[in-house]
Amino acid sequence: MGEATEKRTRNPERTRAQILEVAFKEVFRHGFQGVSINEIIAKTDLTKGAFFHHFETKQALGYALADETLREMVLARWIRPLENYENPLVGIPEVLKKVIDATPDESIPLGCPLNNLIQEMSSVDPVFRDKLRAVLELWIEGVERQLRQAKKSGYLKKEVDPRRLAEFIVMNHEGAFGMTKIMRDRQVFRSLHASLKSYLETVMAVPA
Amino acid sequence: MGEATEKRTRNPERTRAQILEVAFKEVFRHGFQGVSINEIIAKTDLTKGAFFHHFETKQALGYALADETLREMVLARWIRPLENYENPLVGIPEVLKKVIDATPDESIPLGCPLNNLIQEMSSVDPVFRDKLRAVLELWIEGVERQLRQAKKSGYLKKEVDPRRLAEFIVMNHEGAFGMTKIMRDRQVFRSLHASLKSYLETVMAVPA
DNA sequence: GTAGCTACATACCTACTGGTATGTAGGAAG
DNA sequence: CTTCCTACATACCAGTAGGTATGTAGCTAC
Repeated sequence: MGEATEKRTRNPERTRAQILEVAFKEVFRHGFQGVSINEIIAKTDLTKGAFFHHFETKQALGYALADETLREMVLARWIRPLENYENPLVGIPEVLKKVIDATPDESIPLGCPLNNLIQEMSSVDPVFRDKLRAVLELWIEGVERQLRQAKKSGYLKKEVDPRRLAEFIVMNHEGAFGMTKIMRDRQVFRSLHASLKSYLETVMAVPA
Repeated sequence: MGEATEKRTRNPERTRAQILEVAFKEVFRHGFQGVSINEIIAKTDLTKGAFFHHFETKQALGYALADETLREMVLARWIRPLENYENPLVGIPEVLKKVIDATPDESIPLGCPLNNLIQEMSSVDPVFRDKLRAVLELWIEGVERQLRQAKKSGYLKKEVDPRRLAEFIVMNHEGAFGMTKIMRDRQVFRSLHASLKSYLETVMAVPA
């Protein structure tokens, strides 16, 4: 992708970020075990030397993807948008819908990057699993915090356990992506979204 | 695993079945892309010649696992047990609970074989994806049939769409396994099970 | 200017992968 | 008893994987 053999200026952080970005896309498409370092660097203007300068092993790349890329994605796509809603029980399905609508057609069959890696790697590499779990935990706790707040504000029924509901909601997100991935049909997504929404309505506090 | 070099008696179907059985376990542990044919045959008393006699390629093995092993598992674990219940809305969470309780501790972090393969392979190999989708469709349709019956029998609210609910239920099953897989905690399973159960109660018809 | 560390590029290596070529024993058919 | 196809076993191979050894240009400190 470099225009010519220009005088190569240095920028290690940018280089590392570029590797991570390309690697993320490739892993998203082929899975972690299915992608090769050669493929990744081929989609870069870098070489193997650069790769192994920034990442000790292939595993280390995967760990960085979890610790940095996926963590940031969860915050940007799910946690922070939720904070704009007064009532998270309204916000949750709405954010989900927005993410669905913002997902381009060609990404639908790719599923959710986090879920993909969880299903593929968590039984293969325990370190990888712990890092992915930390990301998932971040997500769950973010939702849980909102639900606690909702309870205080009187939007959520008092008998509902926020942690349990948060787990259920996140699981529904992952499950919806996983299901849509194989069915290759946006309609399935909408169907599952509608089901989740109707469920959330049953746990909303009835106004006195 | 052969006792000695006994006079090797022939049994092609048995040989094929043995390969599929071992392969299933290995794929369950390491993923499809993560498992090697060498590993599979090493856990057998067979050789590479036997493997490639029964399966043209590694892909063909994967396809057979979907078409035969996974298909049969869905029927045996989810569809057929459901038929023993008068009311599927009662049967579904009960069957799920039984499967959970019957799952040994060491299998918990391995997740659901079908879901694992779906997330790993459906964006990698379109043929594999179609075969896995067929299995999932079998599951969904099995649940849907029961729900239609339940509607006729007056167990299910009339305004509920059986197909949509079936998709939601199956997605919840896969999601629950996927979530428990990474959290490594049976309690998460029970939590998700309880949430599903409470949801199903909201769609049950109120007795007149 | 230059010493020296960092950020890469190039070439190379070993292990292992899926797959093949070929040989041979089992067993039903004639 | 032989024929012949099937069901394997054995040996081998080319490609590619992750990883390394080594060289060198950019940049900072002095």
